[in-house]
Amino acid sequence: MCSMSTAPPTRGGTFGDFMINIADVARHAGVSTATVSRALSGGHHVSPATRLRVEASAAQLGYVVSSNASSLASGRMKNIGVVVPFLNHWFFASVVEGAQQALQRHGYDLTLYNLTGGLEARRSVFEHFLLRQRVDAVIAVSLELSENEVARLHALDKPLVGVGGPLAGVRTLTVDDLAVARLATEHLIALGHTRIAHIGGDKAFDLDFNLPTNRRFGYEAALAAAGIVARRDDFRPADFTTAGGYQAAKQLLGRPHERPTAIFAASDEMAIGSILAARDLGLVVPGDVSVIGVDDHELADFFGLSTVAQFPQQQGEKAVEVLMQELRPHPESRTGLNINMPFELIVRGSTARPMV
Amino acid sequence: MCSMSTAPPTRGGTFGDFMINIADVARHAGVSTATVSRALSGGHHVSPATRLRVEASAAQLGYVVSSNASSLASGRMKNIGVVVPFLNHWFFASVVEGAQQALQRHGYDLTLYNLTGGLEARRSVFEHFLLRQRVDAVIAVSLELSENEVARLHALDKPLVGVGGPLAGVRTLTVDDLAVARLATEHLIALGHTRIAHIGGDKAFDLDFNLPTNRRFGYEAALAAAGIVARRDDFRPADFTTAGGYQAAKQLLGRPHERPTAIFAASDEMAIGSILAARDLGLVVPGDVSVIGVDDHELADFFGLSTVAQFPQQQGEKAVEVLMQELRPHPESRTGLNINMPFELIVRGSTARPMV
DNA sequence: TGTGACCCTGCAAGCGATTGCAGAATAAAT
DNA sequence: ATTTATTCTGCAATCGCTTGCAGGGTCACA
Repeated sequence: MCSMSTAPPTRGGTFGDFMINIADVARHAGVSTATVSRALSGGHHVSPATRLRVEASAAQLGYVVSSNASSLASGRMKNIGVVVPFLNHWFFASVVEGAQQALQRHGYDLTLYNLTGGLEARRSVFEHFLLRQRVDAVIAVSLELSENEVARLHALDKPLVGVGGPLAGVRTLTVDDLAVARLATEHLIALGHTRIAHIGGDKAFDLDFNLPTNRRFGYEAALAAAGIVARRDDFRPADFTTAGGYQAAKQLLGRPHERPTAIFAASDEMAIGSILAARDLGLVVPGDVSVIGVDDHELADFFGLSTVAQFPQQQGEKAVEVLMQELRPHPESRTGLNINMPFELIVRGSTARPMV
Repeated sequence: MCSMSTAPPTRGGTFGDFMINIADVARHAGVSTATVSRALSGGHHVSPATRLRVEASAAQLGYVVSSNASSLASGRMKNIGVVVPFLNHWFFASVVEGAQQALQRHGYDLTLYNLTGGLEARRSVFEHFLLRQRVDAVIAVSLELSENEVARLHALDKPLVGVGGPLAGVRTLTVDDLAVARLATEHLIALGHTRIAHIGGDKAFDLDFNLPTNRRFGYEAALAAAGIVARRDDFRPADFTTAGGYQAAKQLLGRPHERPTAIFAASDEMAIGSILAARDLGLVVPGDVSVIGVDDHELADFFGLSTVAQFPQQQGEKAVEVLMQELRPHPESRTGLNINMPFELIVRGSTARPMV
């Protein structure tokens, strides 16, 4: 039933090592291992009858191809690496989840690399883990890669796609942050607001790429286009957390007569913080102040928060599709370097016309 | 510099396949591949001088062991599989993050399996992905496994540890949910509360294992021990979301004179929902009603929520430690089947003595 | 100087697949 | 019926590394 090799010194695995291998299946089906291999992978160049027989044998024996042996021989790993800065955050977790599901559909595994562990960990990922020939391609999520790191990845000569970018010389999926911010701001303007504050980040706060800056620019562009002069003190930098948004909003709304009638927060978490701050100040949302965010965070619905949704899960899926495209022997219609991802205004109850 | 094999038909990898292999290093260092292998893995049975030379060569050539070849030959994958029901949730993401970091320290990769994709996806994970000989061990996070699934995992003859359990016949890390609930409830009792409501789940709501039920029992046990009779209508089932907690609390607190003075919510998200519900009803926390949760969610601090913390990240790390223990050639001090994980009462501002 | 005991190192046989090449079998064409 | 084109299938080399075994050195002790 199992391997009946000429009993060489047994190695590998633990003692009760009864793993079915391709030779067992071949024997069982009465064909060569070559045929088994072909039958089980695509079935080309194998007669239907044989293929069926092999498949039956494999199923009966509960045989599953050893990915190591297969990879070693073929050079295909059926595995892709996903690198994220943190996992413990709604956005990243969603991207990974989306990628994971898409990969699973394609029969690929997902190996996760998490950079939370600090610089040392980061280095080891790029100088060691990713070079182990374990992945066919890499998805880098919201990562600012140093030149050195990009070089290393390119040296792998493996497809690489970024989510959130752009990343110099790397195919990247991005939402147009500038447009997102403009859309949110324009929504407020369309409602009649003219005194619109912004909670976000600027250069100094640029976490990944220029996301905060871009959103700020979008906000400013929308105001400018509407002929509204942005006041300097209607912008507050914050750290993209609920608490940060809360504090910033407290400041913005704390000045009774100087108060903006609307706040555009660069993330839903900050927007939620703003809503809570408004309440604590005795203000009504959207009566006294409208609030809009970005993300469509899971709590957005609960808080009735208007927002510009981006779809992280879908971004993960799309990244996988792009990679699958490139992994195919003859990449057909390669997409351009930068792929724009959709976003969408979702109006809930937190925005309304300003009171006159 | 690179492989100078007798130019057989080139296969595997893409064209520019300039991967340094062990033979290159051996040549460069003037030793055999066997010695390179030994020098690079532990360095036992190799003279210090040789080892240094080999290490230098490897570094100079930028050589990294091919994990496939290594795994195939040794039977060790240096990779472990982590199976989670969702990723898109604070708790799971934290466990995975903890595990990932610990694994990285041990030089292991983490392959993620996510069961979000429904039954079909779940089946394929257990009947295909995990059997590919790609992992040395499996960590199952908060999974209720069917007998069939446990059987399959055991058939792998690979270490398996669960996080959140218990899981029949599987070494599992668990927090004692009953004790957690009792601790939270006792805190309220110690403050002088006698009318303590509970938002959680019961049998019908049992998501994973009996977590909701156990927490409910803990609550009841604490009340009973204090000689307090639990009122039937002081318990509200909810779905462990903020919105669910909000609604449940609205009901509990909506009855002016029948109102409990404290709420123990089985999760921080529900506790936060409760706090928001209380505010919406014009009640002050903790003045009118104390609220305590479980988890120490990232927002707990922001809301000043008292809670019983569990440490998911630490749970992930611990799971890895346990596995590493078992993967060692001679498992030394095996831990028992069930390993209790720590939890801790964190008192913030949401709990106080009841008003008299 | 002889002689185990030990320590290093190399040889070569795997690990379990994939795949180019060529021969066998079958079908199509003349 | 013979040749040619087409499928199928098997042989055997290979992927890159690990490791049991044995040979060669070195060293200490007698």
